[in-house]
Amino acid sequence: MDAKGFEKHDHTACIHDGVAAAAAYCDRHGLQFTPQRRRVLEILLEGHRALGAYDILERLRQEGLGAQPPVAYRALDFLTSHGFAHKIERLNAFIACAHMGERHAPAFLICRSCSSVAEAYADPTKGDLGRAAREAGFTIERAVIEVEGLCPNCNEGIPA
Amino acid sequence: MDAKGFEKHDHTACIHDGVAAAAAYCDRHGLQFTPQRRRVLEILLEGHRALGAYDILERLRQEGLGAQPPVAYRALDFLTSHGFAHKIERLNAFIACAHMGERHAPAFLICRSCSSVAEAYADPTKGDLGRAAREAGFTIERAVIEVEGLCPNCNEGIPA
DNA sequence: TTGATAGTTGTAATACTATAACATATCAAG
DNA sequence: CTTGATATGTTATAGTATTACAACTATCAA
Repeated sequence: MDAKGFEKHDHTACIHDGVAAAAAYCDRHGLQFTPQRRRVLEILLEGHRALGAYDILERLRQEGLGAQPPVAYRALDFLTSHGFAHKIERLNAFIACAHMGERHAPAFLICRSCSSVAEAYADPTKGDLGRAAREAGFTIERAVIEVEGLCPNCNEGIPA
Repeated sequence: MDAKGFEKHDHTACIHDGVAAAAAYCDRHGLQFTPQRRRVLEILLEGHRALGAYDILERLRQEGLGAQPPVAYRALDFLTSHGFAHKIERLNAFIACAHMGERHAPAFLICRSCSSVAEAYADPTKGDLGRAAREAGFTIERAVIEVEGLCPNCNEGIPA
């Protein structure tokens, strides 16, 4: 399993590919990938970290793309509901999807030191959690899985 | 694994035992289990569901135990920091701990239909997530694991 | 081309969640 | 009984999110 976000990588490609994948998906599904929505996705893709809705709104404001909270929240709703971005509940903040297009049940690794966030994959229906849910007769529809700790870059010298 | 919260049970005992366990713990550790704190825990223990800080504040207000937000937040901080209650990030709400006193990494099963919440256990260092974290070199310190879906009571007739 | 419809954007107002800061009171230990 | 730590009361404010409604744009069928 690859937890994208901490390793060095070609981040320009990261942005470009992310936008392209979203654009292609919208095209295929008759969704409107409007300038506002595209721009919000680009802003989120700039870093592997979560941004608050008001951080994004501030950027949009500077660029003349919107001034009121609903502008940011609507774009974020669109992006999250189609899987182009995710909300990090722990942070009340949003992050671009790192596995655009793939079906996935995301899990997030949040560094408490540098605030970077990596997206991993964890099937909630497996393991202890899945077993507990089955035993309880609970049907899982959605999972929020967010762990906090230290990323490899902030971890140096501290043995596991 | 027992996911407390959905099954029928002696709920009076639930409240009594919860308060007693917290009181005993505070006693052993020199913590002040003040009337406010006790009352907030009792309110949370009334149901296996999450309450917002302002719901709790409203109750305190009615009972003359406090009127301003910090009153509720302070009590909740106390309860959560000692493991007597947990915050459900997905709901921005709080719930009494269902496994008082036991060391645990809680996971929550949230019913989207009736809003009841069961507390289960899931070790985040195991399974896919633990493997992803290890491979990434990430040190897990804390986990937010909250699944949403349908509880057994809201699930009837719908096969798994 | 027109008109109907669904979807998108602009904006004001408001609701909900949470914390900072500081004064006062109470508790626990020497 | 004094001291230092902890807890409470209160005002103000910061941060997060939604409602409501008006105006605009895209799409598509007639």
